Amino acid sequence: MLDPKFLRENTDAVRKGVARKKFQVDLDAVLAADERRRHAVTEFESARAGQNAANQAMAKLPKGSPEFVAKVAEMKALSAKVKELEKSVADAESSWRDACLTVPNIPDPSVPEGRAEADNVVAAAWGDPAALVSAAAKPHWDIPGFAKAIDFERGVKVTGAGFPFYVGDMARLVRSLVQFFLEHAAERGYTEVHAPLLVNPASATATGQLPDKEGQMYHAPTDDLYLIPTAEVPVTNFFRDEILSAADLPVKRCGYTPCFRREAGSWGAHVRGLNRLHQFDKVELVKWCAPDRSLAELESLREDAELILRKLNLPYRVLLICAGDIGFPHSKQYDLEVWAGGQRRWLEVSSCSSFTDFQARRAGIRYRDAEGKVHTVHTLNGSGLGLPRVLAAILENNLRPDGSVAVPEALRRWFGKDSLALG
RNA sequence: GGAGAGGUGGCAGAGUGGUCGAUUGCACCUGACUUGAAAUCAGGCGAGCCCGCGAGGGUUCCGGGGGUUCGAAUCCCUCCCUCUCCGCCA
Repeated sequence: MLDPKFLRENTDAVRKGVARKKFQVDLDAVLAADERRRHAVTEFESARAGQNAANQAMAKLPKGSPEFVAKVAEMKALSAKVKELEKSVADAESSWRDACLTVPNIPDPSVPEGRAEADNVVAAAWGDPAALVSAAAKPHWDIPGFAKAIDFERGVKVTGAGFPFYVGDMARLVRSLVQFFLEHAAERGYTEVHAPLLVNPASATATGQLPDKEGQMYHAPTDDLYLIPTAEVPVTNFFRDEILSAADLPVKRCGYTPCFRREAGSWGAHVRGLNRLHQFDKVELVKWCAPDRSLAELESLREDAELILRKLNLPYRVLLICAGDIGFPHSKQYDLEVWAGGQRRWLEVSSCSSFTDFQARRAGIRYRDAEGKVHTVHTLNGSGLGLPRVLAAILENNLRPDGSVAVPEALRRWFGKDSLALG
C-alpha cells in the first residue's frame, strides 16, 4: 500500500510509475474515495465532539433531575445521528482501503523501461555457461538413476504431483544444501529463525498473499490457516504491528522452510523434474531498514545471494527486472538465474527485491528515529536460495562420464563425500 | 477436549457506568544539583486518523468483533489468546 498522503500530493508521479509498470489503475477513483473518507471523518468527529461535550455536562447534573431527563431526551437524537455518521465513516474507510489495495508500488527510477520478460537487463554474469555445453550433458530427469534418487512416482502415490521423495544420498545432499545456505547467511550477518509453516489470514494479508494470490496457497479451512508459499510470510510478519528502534536497523533475518505452492495453471513444457514443485525447500533472506538505505541494502542482498552460487561454482546471471515485468508490491527487483547445462537454459533461483515502504505499511512495521518520530520501515527479501533448481544445476553441470555427480567443494563438509552416485 | 481464572500504555499493575487515554511504580528522555557518575529533585514520556501554513485543536484505540446506554476500560453476546487443574497425546 502506498502512503495515502504521498499519493495525494504526488499523483502525477504515481500515475507515471503505475504506467511504467503497465498496470491499469483508476487513480482518480482512489483519490475520490480518499476525499469521501476524509469528509466523512470530519463530519463524524465534529458531531462526536458535540456529544462528548454534552455528556460531560450531563455528568455534573443530578441524575433524575428534570434538566437531566430533558437532556437525555435531547441527546437521543444526537446519539442516533452520531451512530449513523460513524457507520458512514466505516463504509467510506473500507471502500477507500479496498481502492488503495489496487494501487501497485511504483518502480524505483533506476528500474529500466520495458514491457515484459524480454526487456529485462542483464546486470551481471559470472562463470562460463559455454564450457558446460556438451553432447553428454542431459536434463537432470534423464540422468540414469534419477527416478530412484528423486522419486516422483512414490510422491504421486503418497500425495500428488510435485511432491517428490528424495532418497538416500540425494536426501543427504538436500540437507547439505540447506546447511550450507544457512551457514552462508549466518556469515553474512543474518540471524536465523525457524518459523511456523502455517500462518493466519492476517499474516498472509500483511505480506500481500491475500487477497490477490489466495489461489496459490494451500489452505486448511478447519483452522483457517494457510501453508506458507515462502518463508517471507512468517519471517516478515515477525515484526507486524511493531515499532523497531532506529539503532537496530538494518535487521537481517534468514529462515529455512519448505514452501508450498499450488501453482494452479502454471504447468507446461518447461516445468519438468525439479523445475517446478508444489513443495520445495528454500532459505529466505529478509531485511528491515531505514528508507534511505534500501537501495544499498538491495545491492548487498543481491551480493549475499550471488556469493552462494560462486561458492558452488555454478555459472549465473543477474537480471535487473524491467518496469513492466516487476511485481505489484516491488520497487526494484533482481533475479538470479543459474545455468543448467543439461537443459541449456537459465533457471531462476533467487529473486531479490526492495518493497520500499509498500509492504511495511500494510504490515504496520515502523521504526522510531533518533528524535522519537515514527516512520514506516523499508523491507527487502530475497531467496538464498531456492533449493531444487540449484540441485538441478548441480546434477546437470557436475555430471561425470561414469554417471556420478561431483559434489561442490562447499558442500562436502556436510555431505561427507565428494561424489554422489545416483541409482 | 472439559472446568476455572484472566487479557489495561515498553514492563509491572490500579481502575466495575459519567470530567478516564486512563492512578501508581519501573524503564526511558530533558533539565537542576555534581569535577563526573550515582542518589535526589523538577518536567516530559503510546499509536492511528481528521482539521490547520503553523502554533495547535479534535477524534479513535483498555485482546478482536457486535450489542445495551444520553454516556462503556467498566454491563451483555461472541470469537481469539494466556494461565491453573483434569483428560488425551508426540
